[in-house]
Amino acid sequence: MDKIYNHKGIEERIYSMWEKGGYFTPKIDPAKKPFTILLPLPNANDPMHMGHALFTVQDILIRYHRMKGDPALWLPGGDHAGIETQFVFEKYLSKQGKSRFDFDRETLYRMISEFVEKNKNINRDQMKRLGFSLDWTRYHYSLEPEIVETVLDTFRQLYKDGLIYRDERLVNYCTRCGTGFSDLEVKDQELEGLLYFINFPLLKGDFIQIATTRPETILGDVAVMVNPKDKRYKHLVGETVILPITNRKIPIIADEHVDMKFGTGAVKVTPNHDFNDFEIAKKHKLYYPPIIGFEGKMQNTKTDYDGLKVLIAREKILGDLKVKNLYAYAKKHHMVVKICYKCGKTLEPLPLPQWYVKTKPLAAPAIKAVKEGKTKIVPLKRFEKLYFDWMKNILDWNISRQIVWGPRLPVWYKVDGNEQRIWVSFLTQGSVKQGLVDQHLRDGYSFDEIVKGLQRLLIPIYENKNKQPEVYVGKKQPEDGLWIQETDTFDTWFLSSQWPLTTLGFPDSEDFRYFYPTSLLDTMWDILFFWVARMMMMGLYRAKEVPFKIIHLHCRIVDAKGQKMAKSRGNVMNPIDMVDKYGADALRFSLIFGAAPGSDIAISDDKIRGMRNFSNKIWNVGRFIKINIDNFKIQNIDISECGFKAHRSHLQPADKKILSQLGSLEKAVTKNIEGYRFDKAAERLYEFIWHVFADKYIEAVKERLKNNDQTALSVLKKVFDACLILLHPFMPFVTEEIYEKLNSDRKIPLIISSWPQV
RNA sequence: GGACCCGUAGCUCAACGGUAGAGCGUUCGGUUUACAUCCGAAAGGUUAGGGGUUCGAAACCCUUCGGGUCCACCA
Repeated sequence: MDKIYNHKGIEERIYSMWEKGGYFTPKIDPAKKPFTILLPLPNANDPMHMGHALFTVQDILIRYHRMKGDPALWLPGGDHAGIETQFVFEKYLSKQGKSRFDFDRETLYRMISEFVEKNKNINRDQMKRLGFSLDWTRYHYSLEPEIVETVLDTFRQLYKDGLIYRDERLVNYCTRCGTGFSDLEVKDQELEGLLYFINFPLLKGDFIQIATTRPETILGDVAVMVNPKDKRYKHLVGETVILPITNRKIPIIADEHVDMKFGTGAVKVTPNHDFNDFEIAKKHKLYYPPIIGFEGKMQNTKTDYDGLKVLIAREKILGDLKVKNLYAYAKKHHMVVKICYKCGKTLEPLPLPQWYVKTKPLAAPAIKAVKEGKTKIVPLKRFEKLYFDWMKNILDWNISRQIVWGPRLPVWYKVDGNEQRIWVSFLTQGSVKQGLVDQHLRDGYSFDEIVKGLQRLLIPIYENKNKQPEVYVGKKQPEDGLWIQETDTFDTWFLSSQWPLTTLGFPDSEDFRYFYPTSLLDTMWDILFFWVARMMMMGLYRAKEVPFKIIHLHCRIVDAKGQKMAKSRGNVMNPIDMVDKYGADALRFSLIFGAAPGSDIAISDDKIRGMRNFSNKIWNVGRFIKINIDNFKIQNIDISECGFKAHRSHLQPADKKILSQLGSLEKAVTKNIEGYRFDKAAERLYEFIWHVFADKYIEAVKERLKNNDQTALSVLKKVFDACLILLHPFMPFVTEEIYEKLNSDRKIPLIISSWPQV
């Protein structure tokens, strides 16, 4: 044995020994209760980050249960990660001077698919480097046909149950990414902006001054609004305003919604580009077409503003207002804009027909399940409160995304008779054609050509149901006449919300019957709403049973200064670099050690190095025992099994003491793992092995070993073996390696050795 | 605007009603062959401030200050 533990080479050899031995694959045994964890599926084409390394918690639980003899399944998978992946791919495309508009849907989809295939294994290999005992034979990818089929089936089921509907509402839309988002996916950005004060002329003469942060939307206004209690404006309600620039005449209306203290107390109303205004305009039945399009350019204004980008239009309009002497002044204004969580561009509220899931009926059972304790949230009660608050105030879920990377909604619209109601853009002979189907057909394109090159379709929602093209939701396109499939794809979370079902082979498979509901889900709290809450809803909806019994929320990893790791801060630490440098065991242990539940987990090079020193300490304790076994002058004693028993009567006080301390350690470690206090378990092990066993007991026993005291050697060996077992879930590599060296006669590797009975 | 969390050793955090601890860092002393990736020792805390409850408070309550998070709104 080397003087120093060198993890390189050893880790690889040990991992492949485990994998080849099939120890990660549990045997289904109806007589035993399984222990199951689903790996929160990482983005299949994303390399691992420190957050993923925290899945160590799951490995600890899995290894612990495996050693206890439970059929322990830790199920890995990869996510196609819709918008995330398409965004990465588009960046890659743009490096080659291309964009998504250069391809029809099918081609683009195929290209992204190949791109993901190429990168899929990176993440998998990295998980192995951490020593994760995942059952790779059960690996699933979120776009496997069987999985997608189940997901589509859920959609059809929801539709049948009246829990899916299509509606045209304002959606936060990213004009760069070309898609709308659900409310959850929107990020806020604070900035110092300007509040502009503008005079709107009144038809009867004089003017009313309004305040706005978005002067360009004047082009789409339908009213000026004041508070009915506002004495300053009471006499103006009902009057007519001549909208600057376009000279359109709009009314002054009164609504409680207006805050009299803000700005001038008079607000312009732009129905299609502001969430409140949208509601107000609906209430007052005021209509004007959207003046900003999906490319972020002005439209429908019938002025030379059409075609200008929003910010350019804003500058131009301010100039024009100044010329007309209607611009009063601007003042600094602290404001918050909504930005795309992916690319950071300011989102544009735009009216868009989208598919929604009615969430209230799904949330009710999910609330009940947690209330009744069918699913428990640990470690902190406060997350339970967060869960209830969100579930109770849940909004309907927009599941439409205008991207290609994901399964399309299994929805078809009838084309016959609706040629003038369906707008499509499609690619043909290298150029994009946009317009109504009717127009394309008259331009001489065949319907097949349109479908083949289809990029996107848009069908408004008509108040008059007779005008609405017939919708078909089913397994495949109806055979009578011409139909066109919805171009929207599913929100990624719609797929991942069903992961516990799909990955286990719902609706019917041996795995599903045996492993569902899973034992525990471990994840960070930031996706509690995105993912965990939705898995609860979908699991209960489809399987009538909760998807997991425990939700274990771990915390954020921060750097040594307590700062969040971010590329922009330059403090991102790559877990694989740390594994290379200090070993997987060291990294794993440093993520657990000192990581109290509910507080951030601070990690630094220094800390990992400290834990590497611990793995080396263990190595050297093993080395010391091995040297003594090899040099032992009394031959023919069986150290591995009987040595200890044979000499029980010869135990000295020091031996008895260490054995009793070991007993307490076994109890404490077991109790702390069961109570999800991995930090405490790790600290006890560290303290015992290093400062009790090594520093005290070994030092005390050295003289006896020189005198060939069998009892001393037996106790030494016994205590250390027990330590290796207890430590194995935390530091699997070094413990397995030493165990093998000390027990070369044994057939059973440490990974499946028995956990002590306590 | 609503809710929540955290202020304890230089740093990161424990202790959750009963003598304030650990890791890392710092200082001093050690090459007695398992380990210098080591061993031994030391320094370092009116537990953010104030008030209250209690025989006893870092812990429970009130309050001030400081740091952070989530949700809603933001014309």
